[in-house]
Amino acid sequence: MKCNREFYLRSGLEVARDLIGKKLVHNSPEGLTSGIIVETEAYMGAIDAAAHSYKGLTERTKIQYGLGGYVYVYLIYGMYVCMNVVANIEEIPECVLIRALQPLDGVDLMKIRRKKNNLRDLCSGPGKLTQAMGITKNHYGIDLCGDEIFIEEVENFIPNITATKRINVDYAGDAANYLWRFILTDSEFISGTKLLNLNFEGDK
DNA sequence: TGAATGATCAGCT
DNA sequence: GCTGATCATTCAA
Repeated sequence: MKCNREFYLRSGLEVARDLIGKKLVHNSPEGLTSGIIVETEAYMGAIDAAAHSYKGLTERTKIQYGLGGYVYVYLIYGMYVCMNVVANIEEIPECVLIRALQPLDGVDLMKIRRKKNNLRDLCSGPGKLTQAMGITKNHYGIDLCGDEIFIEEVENFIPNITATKRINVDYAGDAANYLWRFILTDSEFISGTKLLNLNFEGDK
């Protein structure tokens, strides 16, 4: 079941939490890729010093001021693309950053796009997953209720969710301490793969 | 730990 | 319109 418009027309925090355990799908010309969302962060507009929309509407953030259920993508550090899901109703600029996926369909295509072979190196970070999924700035404003990029429920899967502090938002003062990052509890596919690999090797 | 790398935005003229 | 600082990251070393 594809998530409908109503799913997105709620608080960014609710959407961020409920996206964990859902399946993100990109039906691209090169092939279909998908993955289970295992890490998200909520960005809450006017009350959130870490949010791009904190300072108001700009050319870049204007999609956040429309209806929920659209894609907000932006270039970060001049070289990587991050994908967000716009949440809530018009005039409330909240969104959810997708930070990591557990690869599902199209793994071979992901390996080619990423030039990596380890399953954990494909989607374990916001810049990595957009590369693996073939998502670019050109997808800015795409409707998630359409057929190219969408999110759907996974049958019979009730995820265990943990809330933590967001990553790399130290500039945001108090907002840096809010528990607005959500992960699939104990998932091996969240960002910060290096640490996980060390633990994995150590366990052997 | 630091380099890569370019759009975005505030603060000017 | 121009300029400089900034940045929701990744990778190699």
